[in-house]
This record gives sequence, structure tokens and C-alpha cells, in this order.
Amino acid sequence: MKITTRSRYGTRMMVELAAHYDQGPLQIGEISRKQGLSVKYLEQLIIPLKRAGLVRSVRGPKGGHILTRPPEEITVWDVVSVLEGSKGVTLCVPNPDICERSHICPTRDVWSLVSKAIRETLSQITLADLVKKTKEVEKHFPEAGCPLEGEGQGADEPVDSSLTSG
Amino acid sequence: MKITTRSRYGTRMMVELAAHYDQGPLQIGEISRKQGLSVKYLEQLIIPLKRAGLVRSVRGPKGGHILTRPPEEITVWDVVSVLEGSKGVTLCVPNPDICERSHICPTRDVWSLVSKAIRETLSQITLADLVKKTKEVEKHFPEAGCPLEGEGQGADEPVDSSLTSG
DNA sequence: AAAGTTGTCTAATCAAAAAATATATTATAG
DNA sequence: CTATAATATATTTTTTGATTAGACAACTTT
Repeated sequence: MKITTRSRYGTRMMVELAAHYDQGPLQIGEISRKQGLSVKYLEQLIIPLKRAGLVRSVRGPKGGHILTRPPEEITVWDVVSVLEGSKGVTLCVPNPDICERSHICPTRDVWSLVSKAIRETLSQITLADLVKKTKEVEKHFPEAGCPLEGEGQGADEPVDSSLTSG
Repeated sequence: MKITTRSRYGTRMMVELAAHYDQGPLQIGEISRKQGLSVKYLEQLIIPLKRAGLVRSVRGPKGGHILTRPPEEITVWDVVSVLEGSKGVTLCVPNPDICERSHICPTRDVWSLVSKAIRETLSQITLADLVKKTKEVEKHFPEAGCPLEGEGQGADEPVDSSLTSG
């Protein structure tokens, strides 16, 4: 029941792209620096986001990545559902057929409701909301982004591993 | 973002205990047989449930386990929160202190909302609800419980492993 | 009191998935 | 051309979820 780093880092990356939306392509290296996340890992995460049509990329110098739609039109659910894949909170929720009794299983209904609650929650939050909140906060705390988020570690500045263990 | 077998199997066990509530202690062996779950695993899961005061146990022959409260008064959230521990959907949600910037992190708020949505959903479902649903369904399909639930495997009858992989 | 049943506890093992890293290749602006 | 940045693939490392094992403790029944 843990939200994976794929979803969390991916969302942070998308928020960076959103904040940069009207300023042309943004490079992974930039995102990495600002968010303290590994370049290599972000490169992996952006592939499914591209395939899903949320991001497009420009190669070569001055290249980078840019959202295909304005941040107001991309929800966190759009991002998370792509990065989590179609696995669902339980195998039997998206694929009832793998269990012959899915249609009579009372606990399966419970997990379906959880799945629905998550989807509905995340569908109500857009990248624009998060950018806005970031900027409001930066007025009061003039330093940049969120370098850790609990356990993310800096690309160049490894963090004390006691933070990353749990 | 997967619900662990701890929560799923644990909930199924608690539903069995709920169904047996007014008939004295129920043995793990029985639950294992009816639900097709490993005795050894269930034994582990029941310990935190006891510590949390949801279950009490009777040793020796004719012993077993019994809910400390009627099924109407135990929600799925009671069960799941015990079995998942206090880890939360993200480390920084229950322990803001592990990240110096939790209070200004916009994505942390998102995961907090997810956490809240899950909690509220599961708090509205009681074990009695699930027992009731089980019995309704059994009227139409006179065979017993849900042996698989997607990937749970029978204690004595191992399932084709292609089911258990994802 | 003996025997046998059931729960309790700790440890060890296994497997899968998540997370992170490495290398080589392709496109393109300048 | 050359430097930059994306793309693709592969590999490694780490974590943790899941499962199994065995010794021990409590209790009921006879």
C-alpha cells in the first residue's frame, strides 16, 4: 500500500515540466538538479509518459521535454495511472477473470472501492494546482523545490541513508 | 500502490471470524481450509490483530480465535491499518519530520489526500457488511468462499504459478 | 498427570519487484 | 563537424513482500 517512487518522482517531474510549460522544452538534467532525482531514473519514467501522449520531446542541444497539453488539463491521475501501469491495487480488480469467483468475492468489492477512491482523488488535482501551490509557498520560503520528499535522494548529493531505509 | 497480502488475507481471515462470531472460537486451521491460505502466514497476521485488541485467543484443544467486538463494530480500516502498520502510503505522510521541507512540499499534500481517501473508504465498511454480502451470494452460488481472490493460493492445492506472478 | 491439540514466537528462506546505474546509440542545433 | 541531449537496452543492486520452519507455551480432555 505504498505509492512507488515511479509515481512520486514522476509527478514531481511533471510538476517541473508544468512550471516550465510556456518557456519551451525543459531538460531532464534541469529537473534532476532542481528535484534532486537521478537523471537515469527520470529518463526511464518519461518514456511511458511520452507513449501516453502527455509529453513530447526535442532531441539535441537546446532540446528537452514539454507537456503536450496545458497543466490545467493534466491531472495527477493521468500521470500516476500511466506510471503504475494497469496492475491496479490488486490483480483481480482490473482482471476479474484471473479468479473464477471474482463476481462473488466480497473482499474484491472492497479493493475496487479503494481503487475508485484513489482515482477520484487524483483526478481532481491538476498539475496547474500543484504549480500554483509551489509558487505560493516559494513567496514565503524563497529557497527552491523539495529536495527530499521523505526519501528521494539528490543526484549529486547522496543523503544519509537512514532517511532512505524505511 | 498494491494492497499487500497482509491486508487482503488478514481481511479475509477477519471476515471468517466475523461469520463465526456467535459460535465460539474459530481455529486458524479452519480459516486456512475455508479460505485456502497458509496456516503459518495467518498465524503471523493474527498477532498484530490481537495486539490491537481486535481479536482474543484461546489456547489448547477446542481453542481458537474470536473477535473482541461484534462484526458491526469493526471496520476494514481497523484491520488494514493494523496490518499495514504506521508506514502510510509514503514515509513523509505520517512522519513529516523525515523531510525538512514537508510543510512546503506540494506533492506531499497529494499523497496525504490519497491516504485520507483510503481511510475514509475503508472506515465505512464493517466486517458485518462483508459477512452479509457473503451470505447473500451463497444463496445463489451454494459453494463455499473465495479460494483465490486473484492470487492467493490454496494451502494444500498449489495453483498454477502463472496466476501468482503479476 | 499424560497426551495431544492449538496458539505463540523467532528465525530463516525465497522470490519478485522496485530502484538505481551503466553503456552505447541516435538526432540536431550551432 | 562537434557537442549536447534524448533514446534504448541491459544490468545491477537493494528492498521488501511472502512464505516456510521449528521450538516452545498453554490449555483441555481423559
